[in-house]
Amino acid sequence: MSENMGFVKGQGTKRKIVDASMELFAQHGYKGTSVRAIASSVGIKQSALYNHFANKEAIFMQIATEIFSTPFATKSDSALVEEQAKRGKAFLSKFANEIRLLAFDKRSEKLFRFMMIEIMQHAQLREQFRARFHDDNIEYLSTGLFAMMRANLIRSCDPMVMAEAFLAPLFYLRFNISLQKADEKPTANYSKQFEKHLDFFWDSIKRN
Amino acid sequence: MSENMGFVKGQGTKRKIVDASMELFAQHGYKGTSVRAIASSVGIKQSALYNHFANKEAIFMQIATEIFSTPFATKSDSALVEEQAKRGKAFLSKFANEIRLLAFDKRSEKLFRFMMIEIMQHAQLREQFRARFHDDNIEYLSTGLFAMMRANLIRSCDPMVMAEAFLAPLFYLRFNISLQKADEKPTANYSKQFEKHLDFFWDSIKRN
DNA sequence: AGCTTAGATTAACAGTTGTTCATATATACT
DNA sequence: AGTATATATGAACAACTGTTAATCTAAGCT
Repeated sequence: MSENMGFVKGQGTKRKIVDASMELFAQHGYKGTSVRAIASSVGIKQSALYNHFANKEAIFMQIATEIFSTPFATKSDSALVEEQAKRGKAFLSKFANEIRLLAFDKRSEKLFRFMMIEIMQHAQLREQFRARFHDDNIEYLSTGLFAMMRANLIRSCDPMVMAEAFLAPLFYLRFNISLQKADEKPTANYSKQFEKHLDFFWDSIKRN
Repeated sequence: MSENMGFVKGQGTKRKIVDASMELFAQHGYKGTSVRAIASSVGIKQSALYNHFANKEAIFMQIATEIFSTPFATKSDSALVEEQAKRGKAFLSKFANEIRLLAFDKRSEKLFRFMMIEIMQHAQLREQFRARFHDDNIEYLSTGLFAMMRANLIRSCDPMVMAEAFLAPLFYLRFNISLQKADEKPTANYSKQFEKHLDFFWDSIKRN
């Protein structure tokens, strides 16, 4: 009588449905993907889907919650953030690197595409984006940057503005990488741009 | 026998179709908008649409080309750009202001939403985004920034990296404004953020 | 062995989709 | 007045949509 979380029975069909849907939604969007297409991608008939999900939208919801379950920034208490921020550039480097890794991770890339396609049409996706991506990251970064100011590592300035100036190019880079991948164009060069951004940004704020 | 551009006959039904489609596409996406919905929004029956457009996709194409027909950055010969760039911060201010105005322009906002929804699914939209938005703006900005470096107004650095660091937050701001508007949330505060970004960026690069 | 149950199938449903066609109307040109 | 042209309509189409119901299958438990 153990909690099965819905993912232990049979051959993990539920997991397969989510994966297949993610792939298809990221390629053709929610409206552009039929339940028949999902079913045939899994290798079952459409009606069998309804043993695992109440309806098509329930699959959407499942994926929508997964998008932000992998935190973009590792949430940690502000005391720890301030400690790490003392290392200056390395703190920012670690952050940029995490986003870079996500940009080149296959699963994360699919989720990002899915989000980009659907975010304008689903209020709860927008809410999650604001809370989990924007707000959390801006808070994390501005806390760190503020600590650096107090330690006199960087010049004094509104930490929120600074945080956005650091975050936005990372987001823009990730967006462009997704565009490139959608056309199966090479993305190798983008990896360097993360470093270039970091170097430029650090030169922009460091005390000299 | 004058060129009518397809927009003079009758009561301008073709124009109405494009406007209605733009509105609906920006709200529900291409797949989520039926030709019946477009027709009823215009005030005609579905079959009448086919007197003006070969099919639904032709409407899409019409709108897709309109997105980038309003140039984000005023294209001008590089000699003129260099002249204007001598004014330093004012050059960047003018650019940021143009994007700010577009972000708060109703029609432009619809086009932006439409683009965001569909860009991942349409190669020609991605191509136009890269060419008309990214490349053109980066070239414009980096040309100006390079001129500023030679005039010793700003510190020396890779102009492309600098240009991206200036452009990305503007794009990110515009994206967030669109998200806010989709939820009918206030966007007044965002106007100041354009200025804050400009001030921070100028402090980051100016010679002191 | 018998019972329960998760998960698959086949078939069908009612509604919507983009598109076509034959037809009507009204305007503009000769 | 008569003809051509542009634009509207109503009806129909085949294909596809999400969802449901009845039925079968195979594994797990007692």
